[in-house]
Amino acid sequence: MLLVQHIRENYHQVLLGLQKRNLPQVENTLQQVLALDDKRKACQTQRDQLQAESNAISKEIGLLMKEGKQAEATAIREKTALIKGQIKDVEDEHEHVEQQLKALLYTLPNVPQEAVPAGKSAEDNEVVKQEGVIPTLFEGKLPHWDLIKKYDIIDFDLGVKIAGAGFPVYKGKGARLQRALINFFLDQAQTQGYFEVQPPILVNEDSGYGTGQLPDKEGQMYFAQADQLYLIPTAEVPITNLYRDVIVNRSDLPIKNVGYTPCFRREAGSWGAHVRGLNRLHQFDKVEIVQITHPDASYAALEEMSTYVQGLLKMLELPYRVLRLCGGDMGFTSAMTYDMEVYSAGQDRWLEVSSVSNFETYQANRLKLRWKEEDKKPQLAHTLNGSALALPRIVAAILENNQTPHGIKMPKVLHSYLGFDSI
RNA sequence: AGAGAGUUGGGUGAGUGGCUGAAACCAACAGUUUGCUAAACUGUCGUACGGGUUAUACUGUACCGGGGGUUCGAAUCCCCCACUCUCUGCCA
Repeated sequence: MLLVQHIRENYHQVLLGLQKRNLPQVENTLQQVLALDDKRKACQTQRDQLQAESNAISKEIGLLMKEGKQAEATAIREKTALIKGQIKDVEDEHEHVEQQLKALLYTLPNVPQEAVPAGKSAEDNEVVKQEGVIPTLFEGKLPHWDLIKKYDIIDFDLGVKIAGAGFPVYKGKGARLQRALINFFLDQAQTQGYFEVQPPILVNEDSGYGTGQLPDKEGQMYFAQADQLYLIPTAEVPITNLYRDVIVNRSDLPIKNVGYTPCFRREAGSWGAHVRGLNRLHQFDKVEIVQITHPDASYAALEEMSTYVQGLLKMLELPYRVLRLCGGDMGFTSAMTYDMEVYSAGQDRWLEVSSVSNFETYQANRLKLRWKEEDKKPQLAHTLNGSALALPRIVAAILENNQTPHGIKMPKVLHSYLGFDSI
């Protein structure tokens, strides 16, 4: 959520930034926000004055009672009825205005950072970099959905029987590849100073609001009705929420966490011809890195995270490219996002395997996540996160790119984790 | 799941209707003393939103798990909810 104060003080920057997201009504909304905030302040000033008056009278009554001056106390008491009525009116108004303001602020996405290109869709994303060699495969190469059947390592039909479409069953070497990748990713993060956590994969409503999944993406999450808990769409939710309502010391920054969790997404209405096999699932595994930084350090951290993720892709010997997302394609809460895509040679297309974002203070404002230096006032921290990495499309690319007519070779870094070197 | 007891500031913990934003102790921070460390002593030591100021100072209101109620006045009384602990039951 954007800070009203920030909108006020940086009006033009905020306006221009938000316009990169193609929001036609945004100027109107910003004006309304400022107007409502003025109204809010006016109400509060009025309410505070009335309340102060009321408090003074109550105090006086107390003193009079103590001195045994019952009659005088009773006389003053009558004055309070009027003030009470006034307070109630102003308070109702105040609350109403605050709610309107909050509702409006929830509709405003984060302001894209300067370097973010304007644009409407994925077409307008900027290719920052491309690395690795796109393999030329033999005649008769297969997409991964055929490979997994051929080698019997992932079974979608069994998943349908147990749960439904989009819930694959990994078997034998397929299951071990999952486990190997998770361990490999966690071990690598550890070497870069990330602290490993294993969070709950069901979260409450407050957590959903904290990182911005609610109220925006309500329909994208599975919900356990009886206990009012959401299944997490990403480990970002529980891990970042560990720091909800926390004031950390400046010296504790940056905080770097890593965690593996399964992720659950309803993906309502997003199924089509190009999402076969592992390309889009309801349940998948992901290792997520999260950083909490000082505001001055967040863009350096974003680069560091991007470099780290690229390092993983290099070790896995996968050709990849890095995109800087345009305003129109970027997530609601992000100020800048890099997407990493690997080339999957069986389908001949790029697949998004990681998204690394800086949220600046947008999440921190909702989370009330702040840092403090010495005797100074607490200030909002910056939060960042990134997939490092999401498994299914990595698996798809490994299978497709390394296939031979006689088997599939596994990347060298995984051999010790797998206990085998090909499928 | 049933019964009972709880939830107060960074921590321990006092406080049963007004002078309590909240005792005391601990921790933390600053200073004095000290050859160094330690100890002792002194002081500071919550958050949010307003007003005010170039910025401080100063100042108003709210906050004692969350929400509602009673009252001129609530940490304190009443109701609802959440969570924690103990016992019983169940269980990987």
